[in-house]
Amino acid sequence: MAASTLTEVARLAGVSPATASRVLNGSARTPGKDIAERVRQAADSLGYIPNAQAQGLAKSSSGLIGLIVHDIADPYFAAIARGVQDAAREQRKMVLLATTGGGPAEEKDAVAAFAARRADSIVIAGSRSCRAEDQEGNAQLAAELDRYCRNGGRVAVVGHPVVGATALEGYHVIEVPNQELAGRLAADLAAGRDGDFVIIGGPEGLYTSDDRIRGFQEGLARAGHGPAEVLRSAFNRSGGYEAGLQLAARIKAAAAGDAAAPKMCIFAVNDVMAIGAAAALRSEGLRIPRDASIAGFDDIETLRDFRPALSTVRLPLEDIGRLATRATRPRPAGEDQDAAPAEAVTGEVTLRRSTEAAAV
Amino acid sequence: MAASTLTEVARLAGVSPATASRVLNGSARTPGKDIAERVRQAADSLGYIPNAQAQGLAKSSSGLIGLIVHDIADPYFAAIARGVQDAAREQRKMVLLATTGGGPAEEKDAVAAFAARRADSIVIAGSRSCRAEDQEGNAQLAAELDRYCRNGGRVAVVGHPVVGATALEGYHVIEVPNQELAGRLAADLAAGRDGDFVIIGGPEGLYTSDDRIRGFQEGLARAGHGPAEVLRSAFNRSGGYEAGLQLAARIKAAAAGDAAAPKMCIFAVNDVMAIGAAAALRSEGLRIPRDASIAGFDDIETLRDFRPALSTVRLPLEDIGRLATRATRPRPAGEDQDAAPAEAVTGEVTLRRSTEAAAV
DNA sequence: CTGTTAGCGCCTTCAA
DNA sequence: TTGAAGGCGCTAACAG
Repeated sequence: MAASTLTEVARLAGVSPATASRVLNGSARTPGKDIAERVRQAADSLGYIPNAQAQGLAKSSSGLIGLIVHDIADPYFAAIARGVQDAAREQRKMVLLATTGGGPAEEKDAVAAFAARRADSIVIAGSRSCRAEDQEGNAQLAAELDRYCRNGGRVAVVGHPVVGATALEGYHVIEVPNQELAGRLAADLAAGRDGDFVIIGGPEGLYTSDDRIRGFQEGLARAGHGPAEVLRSAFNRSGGYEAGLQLAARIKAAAAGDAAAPKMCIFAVNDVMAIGAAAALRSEGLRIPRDASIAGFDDIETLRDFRPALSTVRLPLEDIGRLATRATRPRPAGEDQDAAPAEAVTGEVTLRRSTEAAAV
Repeated sequence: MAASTLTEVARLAGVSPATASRVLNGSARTPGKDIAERVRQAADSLGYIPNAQAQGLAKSSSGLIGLIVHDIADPYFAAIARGVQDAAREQRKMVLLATTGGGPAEEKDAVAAFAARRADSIVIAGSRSCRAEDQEGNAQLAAELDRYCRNGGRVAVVGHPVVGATALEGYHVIEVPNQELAGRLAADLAAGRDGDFVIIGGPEGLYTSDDRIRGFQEGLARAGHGPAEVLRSAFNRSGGYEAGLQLAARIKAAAAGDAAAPKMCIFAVNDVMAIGAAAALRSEGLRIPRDASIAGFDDIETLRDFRPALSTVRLPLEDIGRLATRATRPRPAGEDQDAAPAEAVTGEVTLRRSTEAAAV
């Protein structure tokens, strides 16, 4: 037994399908009160639910927003997803979720799938990469997005433009000032500190990671420090953990040689890596901030109760998701198209206990 | 410029739309090799992407799986979502996300929206409630699900059946042994401990919370302890925090009266609440496990690096999501329908530092 | 204000 | 094996 159709409702109400459509779904004005009521009752008694697929086909629009993330269980993406979801509700749309693991090839597939479903817009979160191995994937992704935009789709990318994508109409980028913020973090950290700085970064070629590294180095330079050494590992907790183990060994060696060795200050390019690194140090018997300072980036909500409290850069993740989604909303006629305010995302350096100078 | 259609591809290839359809989308067998190649090339050069809406309309099925959660940014739901996403990929379907904040009324709306989109199946995660205020919402939700199932939809609910839903064909429940596991946790905790037990629970009427409370009390009873006092607060971090503040005051008062007062053991019905409570104790100058023991439930991944490591019950959240999704998969003809193994979810008591007896 | 007539893009009988 | 025809459920133009 399939769901009942508009035609059935119309028949039961003794009107034409067109009329039924007009009263049940938002047409210009609902027809005669009496008729309207009859139709509504018929619909009710039949438990009528409009077929969104058919509506979409007829109107060529789907009320769908596609969201692409690396991993929905990663709190970074989960927070963005919440914002997207929120903005989608405002627009009375539903969100279609695709998780890609980060590869541009999978992202391209996701875009194609969204295009097939005629998603009204697509939000892409997650770091872009310019690694050689991703070159072809990036090109294909760019092409797919291009086509999607050309067909009237709207796209918002969080953080960094898709490599090779042309600046088409309907293509928005929500810039995240990773570099600048990392610079500010470095400056704040460098103030009155003489120890070595070490950066735990993601794989080379990840823009988010690279931008944060670059910014941090600039910040150090401005503060009169030499560049920090950069350790590369996976862009997740276990990457941080592994790098942390290396650093722990180094810290212990230094302490053995010279008890008054200046304290190392570690900057992990995101909170999750920082937590991993901290866990590694701890597992080696080191204490933070006594034996080393550590800072992250993102200010993941779930991690705020972590002790020692993690110094980091607060990013308004949920807002970012919201902004990205809103950026794809077609401006109501009358609103200045170019006036797209491109609302700037800003973050905030948040110094906490994990980088306190006082040796406990 | 709209996306190109199958008809256009057919015309370009000099064949009929029917033939083009057969080669591009999985029909019984792809027609003549030469023809097939021509069609494929035409499709390629036009950048043809099948219109899933139209396909869905024609086949009356959408390739969509609807997922309902309270809040996608909550790591509990995010973990489940990952499992759902994973299973969806196996089935070559996409997932539609709806977040409801936990109200049955919103859940009902979500189900209706999924039904409108002709989602092939729906997975509902998040605690059911039997509070008076939710009564009407529950009834409507049950009715909506009922209708959805009757129209051929398949549903899986995580944890506890929807109140009032009839056991229809296509309606599955993934049972989570909350009660039993909480009992085991209580037993393990009670072994050789003489202090008071206090439970921080969610609002009365939330099945997940109530089951865990009940199980914990039973476990205590079996271990020869009297029932623990139950504090009710919100089912999230701040609920835990507030309850934690109350308990902190009580602990400090007790310590003031009698320095050797037995240590309080707190069971929060989920990890996030436990973390909140721990933060509250800490903010009041208390230390765990020195001044109080604390345990949670779920074993949220992001919280595993929390110190002191939280004793909890590990739930295979991702598997649960996967299982729920698979449960909704139509059994290939030939597979025994009744043989639905209803793969049992099992958890594991995980004692860590937060409940160690040794006063530090 | 209501009903009629065409599609939206695709799939699926059916006949050739 | 291929093509022609009808319909999936709905909306949007046009008549009445």
